Amino acid sequence: MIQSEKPTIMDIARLSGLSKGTVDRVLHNRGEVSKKSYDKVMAVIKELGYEPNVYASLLARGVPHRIAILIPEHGPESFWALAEEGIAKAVEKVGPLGIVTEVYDYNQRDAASFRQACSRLLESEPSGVVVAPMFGFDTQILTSTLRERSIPYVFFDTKQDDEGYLAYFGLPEYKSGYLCADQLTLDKSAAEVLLVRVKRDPLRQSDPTVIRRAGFMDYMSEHYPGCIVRTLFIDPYDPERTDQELDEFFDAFPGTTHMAMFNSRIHLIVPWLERHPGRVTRVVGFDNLKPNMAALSRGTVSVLIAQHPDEQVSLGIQALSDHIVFGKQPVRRDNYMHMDILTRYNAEYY
Amino acid sequence: MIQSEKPTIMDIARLSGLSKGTVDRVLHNRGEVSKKSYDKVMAVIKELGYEPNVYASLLARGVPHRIAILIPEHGPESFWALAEEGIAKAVEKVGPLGIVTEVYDYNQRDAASFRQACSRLLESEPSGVVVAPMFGFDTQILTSTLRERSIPYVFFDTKQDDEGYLAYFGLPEYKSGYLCADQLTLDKSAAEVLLVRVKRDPLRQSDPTVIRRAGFMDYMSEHYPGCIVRTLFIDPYDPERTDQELDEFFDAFPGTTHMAMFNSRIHLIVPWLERHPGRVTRVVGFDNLKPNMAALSRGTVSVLIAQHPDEQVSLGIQALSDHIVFGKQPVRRDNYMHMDILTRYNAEYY
DNA sequence: TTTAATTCCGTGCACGGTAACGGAAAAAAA
DNA sequence: TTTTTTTCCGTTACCGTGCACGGAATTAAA
Repeated sequence: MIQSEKPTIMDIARLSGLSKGTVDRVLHNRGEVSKKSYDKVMAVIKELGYEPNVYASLLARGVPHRIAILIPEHGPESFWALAEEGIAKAVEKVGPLGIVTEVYDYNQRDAASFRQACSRLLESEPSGVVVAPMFGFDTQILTSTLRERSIPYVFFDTKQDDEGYLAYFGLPEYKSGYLCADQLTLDKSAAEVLLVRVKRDPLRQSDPTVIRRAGFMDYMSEHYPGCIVRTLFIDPYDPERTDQELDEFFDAFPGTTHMAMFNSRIHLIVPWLERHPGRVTRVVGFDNLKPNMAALSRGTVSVLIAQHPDEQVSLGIQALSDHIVFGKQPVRRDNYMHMDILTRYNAEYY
Repeated sequence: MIQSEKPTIMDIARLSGLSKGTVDRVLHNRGEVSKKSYDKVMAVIKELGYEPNVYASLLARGVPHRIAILIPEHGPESFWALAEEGIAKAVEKVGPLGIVTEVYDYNQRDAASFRQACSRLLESEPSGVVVAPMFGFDTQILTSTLRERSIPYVFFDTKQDDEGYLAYFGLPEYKSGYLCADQLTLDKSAAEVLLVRVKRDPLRQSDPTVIRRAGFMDYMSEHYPGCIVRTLFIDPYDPERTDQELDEFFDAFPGTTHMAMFNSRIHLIVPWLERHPGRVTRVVGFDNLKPNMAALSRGTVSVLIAQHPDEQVSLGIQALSDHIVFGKQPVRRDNYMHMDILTRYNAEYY
């Protein structure tokens, strides 16, 4: 045996006076076992501290475990693309364990397509599921089905109020806003601040940045009550319009020296910033998308706060895999991940 | 089989007109095979793209792989204690793969004890080794032996000039000093800076902070050429003396407002700092030791740059394990890890 | 050419679990 | 009580490799 003296199912069988077939049935509780035998076996298992041999199990099982992942469709340079990198990373880790992943994607602005993805996912009967819940209500339908079939699932990015998830991996949203404000005002000279926000599709059910904004505003009123904070909305699909609106804004409020955005789209305003060098002294954004990182290394953006969606999914998949393969329960259910402060001097190592 | 249609040694045996016993001998080239058969088998292996089934292999092998780790003895709240946490973390990951770890420790200031640890390690005939090279020369003796026996080894923390290591995990030292200076001067008000250094045992062969200091100084002369940087040496084992020297220093140079240390011992000067609140406006140190983190959350320390020795060992062990168990080559040989900027607002998530 | 020594190779069991199969035992129906 | 059904359990054939053992084939020695 792998570890010198680990008990095997044969040991359990012997000690409980039954056969290994019965022990196996108990271990996978697939019925056809009398209560008496069940209890007996369980007692012996506990007494011996039995742990199954993963190798033998996987070898005998033959068919790989499938983990299904539910994320929105997306372009190549987006938050979700980062997440996809995390999937690849995780696959490398758990692939050798005989685990395969399948991505189900849906249109971010279309609840129907989300539902469709859900039903495709359920049909495939995966061993586990990773979800970034976008549509709250429909997600609950999904998860309740998963619970019925006792398929474990983990959330990342956004958490759902739900009693059945195996684990959650995400950012402490409020704190991230707080941190953002701290980083923005580090040079102690902030008097007029501009927050740039993105016009949202009214259909979308949740805006993950709302709590983040609250944290930001709280920091500001605690530390810089005199500072003026203004907001400008831009259309992510219309760069020219964006430029124009920024021009108008800065005509109206030329004293603005600090800017922040709460989502991953800071790169949208980078062109304007670089056409008006020195106009803004400090810029803080979120997420290490490539264009953001480029702007950071050029000095256009002062700080990026990275939430590493890649790590979130990756850890999610690994937690799921550990649960499925080794029967491990995650150490923590809610995992608030670190927020990394990226500057031009440490960014290249992320 | 795990992946549906992978060839097995039986397939190879059949196609080469030999038996699995012979194929096995070829695979582990332990002789007793005619050249003709050997070539035939190799050809078939290549043709089919055969990859051994690790599960079956490990299962049949029976005896666990041992990874030996070589680090200095240490107290509970130290850099190396963090590393030890990383070992524990890694064990959790690779333990289920039938891998056990063994720590060999030695006296940090005694090359003889290092050599002794090395020979104990070699006697145990591990499948792989993780080293933080302290004594350059003696480390080379160790690694050359390991190469002879073709035992893979990885470095962490410090790298050795050596052609045989499997991987290295550590910090970009120069950049970390650069970053340190940047973080220290973020408030743009640094005019007189104090660097606190620890008196070193002259026996020690390497000072890992020397490159870090170079990065720091370069940043300062590039960005704040007018800023005065002074150095004070303290004795880590004599806190009263330390206090006194700090007192004297600040009597002599009362204009000093910024302080930094390049090793993990910033906690040594925290008591003094807290007895003189407001005296110093910005303090930067390294490493997330508990006392450092506590000082950070109290605001005594402004920024900690975390190099996460725990992650370094952990990744090292995992890379080794992947190599031993799955025959994987690491993606990168030299892995420069991220330097995390910890402030009181994001520290609790590390 | 016979015998002894080598070299080479096939067979078979073990590793720890999985799951299909079929039959014994117990419970329900007749 | 006999028959049928249901519940429960043991047996067995794998999964893909590792390795010991013994025998066949080849070569060297007699």
